[in-house]
Amino acid sequence: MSDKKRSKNTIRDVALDAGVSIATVSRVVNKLGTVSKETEERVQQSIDRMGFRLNAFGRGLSTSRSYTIGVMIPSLSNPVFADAVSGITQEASKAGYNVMIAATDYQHAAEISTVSTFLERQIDGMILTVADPMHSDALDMLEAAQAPYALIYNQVSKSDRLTVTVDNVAAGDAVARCFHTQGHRTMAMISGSFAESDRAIARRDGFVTGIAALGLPTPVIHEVGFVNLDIEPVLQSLFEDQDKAPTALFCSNDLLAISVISGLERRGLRVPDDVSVMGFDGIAIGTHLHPTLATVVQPSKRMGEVAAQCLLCRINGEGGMQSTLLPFTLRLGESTGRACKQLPADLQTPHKSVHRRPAQ
Amino acid sequence: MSDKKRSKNTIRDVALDAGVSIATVSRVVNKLGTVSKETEERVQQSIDRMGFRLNAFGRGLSTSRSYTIGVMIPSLSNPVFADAVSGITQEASKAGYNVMIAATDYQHAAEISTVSTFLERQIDGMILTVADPMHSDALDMLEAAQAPYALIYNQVSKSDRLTVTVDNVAAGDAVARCFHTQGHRTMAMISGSFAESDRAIARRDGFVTGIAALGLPTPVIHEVGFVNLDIEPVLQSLFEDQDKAPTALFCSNDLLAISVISGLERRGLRVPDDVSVMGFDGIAIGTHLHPTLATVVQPSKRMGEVAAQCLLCRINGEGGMQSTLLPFTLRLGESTGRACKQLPADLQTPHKSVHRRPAQ
DNA sequence: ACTAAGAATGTAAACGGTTACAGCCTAGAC
DNA sequence: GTCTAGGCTGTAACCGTTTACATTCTTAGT
Repeated sequence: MSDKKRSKNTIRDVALDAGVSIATVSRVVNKLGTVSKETEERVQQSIDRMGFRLNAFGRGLSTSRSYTIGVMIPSLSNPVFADAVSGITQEASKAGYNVMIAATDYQHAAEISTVSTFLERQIDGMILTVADPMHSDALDMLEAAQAPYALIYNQVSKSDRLTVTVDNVAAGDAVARCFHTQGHRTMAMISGSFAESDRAIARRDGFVTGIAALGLPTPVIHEVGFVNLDIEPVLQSLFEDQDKAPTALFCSNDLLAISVISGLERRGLRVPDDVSVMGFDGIAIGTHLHPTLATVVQPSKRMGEVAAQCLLCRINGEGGMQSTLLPFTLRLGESTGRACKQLPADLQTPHKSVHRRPAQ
Repeated sequence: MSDKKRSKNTIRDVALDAGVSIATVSRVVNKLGTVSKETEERVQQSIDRMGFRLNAFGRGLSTSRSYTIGVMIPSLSNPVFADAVSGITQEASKAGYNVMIAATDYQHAAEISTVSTFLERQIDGMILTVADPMHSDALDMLEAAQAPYALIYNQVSKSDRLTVTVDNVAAGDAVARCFHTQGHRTMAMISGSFAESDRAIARRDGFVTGIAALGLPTPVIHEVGFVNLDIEPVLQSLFEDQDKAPTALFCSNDLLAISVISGLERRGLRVPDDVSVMGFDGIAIGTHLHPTLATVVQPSKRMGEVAAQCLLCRINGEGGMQSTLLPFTLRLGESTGRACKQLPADLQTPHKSVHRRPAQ
């Protein structure tokens, strides 16, 4: 008991203790090859008594397998990513893999250094979300090192980079048509910085072309940073001219939408009576807000699971894994509603001139 | 370029390419020992050209350091833990460490197996939250292996196990007094399962003794599971007898509080007009809810940072690290308010008898 | 009784680094 | 010119596994 920790506890010590060779101990531990019943028992007893545990360094060195997958995401504070990671760790641990995690905080430079240290650590594969999957040094490095990987959330169009996500373009279009159905004619979008998020670009593209297809005027698009999202000036600019003000706002993610709703209320605008707001992601908390958050729901945890399964297949040399588009759903919530301002707005113009006439 | 990936890319290959010994390459890579300017340059060129990267297995095997810390938490889906992990990864990466993560999903058995594989992987230390820090096989194993660790969220009283948390007992007491100040006299608590959460126990203890100190009757305490929190029967039992129904509810965590508020509203009870609700954790989203969530705020990210710093000190053999109690704050929100039901309730009893008399 | 197959076990060479130690060389001190 | 200190570099042992191959021992088949 007392010398349990004193002994070095290597496979050699166990072998010595059990009176066998290290090869035999290895066979017992890995349940590989043939070992007689009695020997196995004796070795197992030594292992238990000494509290022996295989050293992953030694094992990794000879097998070149780490049973570790690296995960790189922009941030852990956004539940949408935390949920995906949750799905990943679950699937990984089922398969005997561990997960190493790193957040980039939306910093470009962090991507390359993270991938670099992950490779150094001999991860068997990676699941990641990058800023721009079409031009990514991080992915180039991964490919040069021939390390299997799977993207999540990233929208990859004309590239064979494997990704698991939803169709962000179609989702953007769906939002446009949803707003249209509700009677909205003047829409706008507030998005996280396009430089840090290709999926935001895809959502915008779908939204813009969807609106164009409906024969409506091009919407105003505003960008805000991911880290310190300063939406006040954006709202100021959107709503300073009441005639041109949108009646529907599409936000590129739920956290942003929540901040926007707060900002709108601070300005005395009611949601959805004055402005409808739709988010993106479908974070769980949205259903508990008042008004409940209308949003495009991505199956985040499922995305993590699927990506992990894909990656594990690739790691095990099983080919034929394809990029997957998981279905998104529109979750209608109280934050959107029929555009009631629209009709009065059409009538407001003559009204206003009436107001002006006396002043003339 | 084409054979960049073909070559084996070990320190030996670099040595060969640069015409030096492997020891010299090692010196260059680690910036250790003495190497002449010209040699260093030549070696560096080889390294760059070949895209060489040190193999962590080899290095780890000879140094017995992994520069990895393990993190084990109950769940990643609860922002309170995700925030702590965020603080941990941030501090760890500053110090050149990577983070391996695992969630137990509140399963006891997962604790021991996680710690076991982390030890096998030669983590330099661990940060974790366990169900019961006073009787934990996982912690015993960690100590037997002499692996440095730091607890977070866990409330350790009479033990020298190092933890970084808030004073949950004092917080529970603060909640009791806050409710009391607001005029509440009948309080209750809904808590996550005590078997999975020592901090829930501490919060309850503080709450119960606080209430006793105020000379009020012992509150009713209800437990719900962490995984599928079925609060309907709990609310049913709490509010079926309108006379004994509490006017203030303390929930052991924010996610639970949010569900409880939904449940109350579903039963036609208004928050805070009929019932005040206070949560625990201070997750960011709480301030955007309507009613905004009153809660005890823990500095989660900071807790992660402090725990990481503590752990790193321990890993580097610096002694004298003590358990730390970080300050909590009461964030008042719209989900609590003055108890207005109390007086009418006293008058309701005769009213009821009036109703009954005609029936007699 | 002889052989061959196959079960049980051991030997030793990788795997890719670090680092103690030794050796060489140069320059400055005497 | 000799001596010595110190800068620079190489040699080789070691870290803890896996695994191909060799060896020994049974046992069933003939």
